[in-house]
Amino acid sequence: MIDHESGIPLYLQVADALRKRITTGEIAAGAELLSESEIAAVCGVSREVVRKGLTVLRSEGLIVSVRGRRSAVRRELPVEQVSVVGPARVTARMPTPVERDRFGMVEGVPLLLVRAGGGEMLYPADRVEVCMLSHGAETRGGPR
Amino acid sequence: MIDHESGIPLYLQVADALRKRITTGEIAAGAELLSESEIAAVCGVSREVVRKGLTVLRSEGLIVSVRGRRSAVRRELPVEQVSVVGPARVTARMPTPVERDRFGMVEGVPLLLVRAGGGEMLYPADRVEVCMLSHGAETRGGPR
DNA sequence: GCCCATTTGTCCGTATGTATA
DNA sequence: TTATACATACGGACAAATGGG
Repeated sequence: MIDHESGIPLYLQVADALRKRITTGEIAAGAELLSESEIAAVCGVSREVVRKGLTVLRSEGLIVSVRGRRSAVRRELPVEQVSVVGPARVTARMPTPVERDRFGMVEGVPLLLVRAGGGEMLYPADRVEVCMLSHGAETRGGPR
Repeated sequence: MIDHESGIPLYLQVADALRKRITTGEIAAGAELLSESEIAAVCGVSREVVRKGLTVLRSEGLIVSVRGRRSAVRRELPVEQVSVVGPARVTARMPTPVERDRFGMVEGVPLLLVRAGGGEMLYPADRVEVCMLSHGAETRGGPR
């Protein structure tokens, strides 16, 4: 499972192993992981190494951690459709701590920035999908 | 500067202090920070606390770190305009390590997902802006 | 090309605090 | 209240990459 001789950082090996089990669905959304100490014992590494691996997964938005509880696979939230009509530009960046707090976002979730009509709107990317419609557009011909 | 009695985690205080100096432009894009040891000495905390604070800023996409060099404020990249014609849905998430590698993305930069015309395209959010044009739209710039 | 000081990265250990159940 | 579990903080040690001389 964990190869101490491979030269690959142990915390990355821990993160990689867990990520695979999460993305394949072996560990379902909402399910709890083993405790940090248990993972450390199973993998034969220190708890700090496990914590560093979990930090990686948190920043990827794969798990959420709450003090006193085992870390759990992040649940998918219902996606709200936000429509914009006419010329608009959309990009994304990570939120500031203030923005994370304001929108109640967990770690590892980007912020969507929609600029249209002279204003700018911000949306948490795990709950919002931006639907861009050109004015009087028909449904035909996308890019590529 | 750093208050050991405030109850606010020291590494967050370090991150907050540096974030403010970065976002206000006091430390310009591309400029190097002090070394971790120097920051630790200045702030009166351990190097591990400083490293944890820098990890926060990295995951926010504010700084980039390279082994052997001091961490530096992330430079803004020229933004490529990707235009879409017809209805499109745009969202964002953090990239997997494989995707980060494929696109040459640094830490703390989200991935833009554009679904249009039955397909899905991926773009690094620090280099690409998705544009929806109203009339006579043309598609400039291609996928990578 | 090579050494050397600097600097960040990895890993371990210990201790303590604090939230959860 | 108690046990579990995650969070914070410090310390030391060594590895690996950078950049200058």
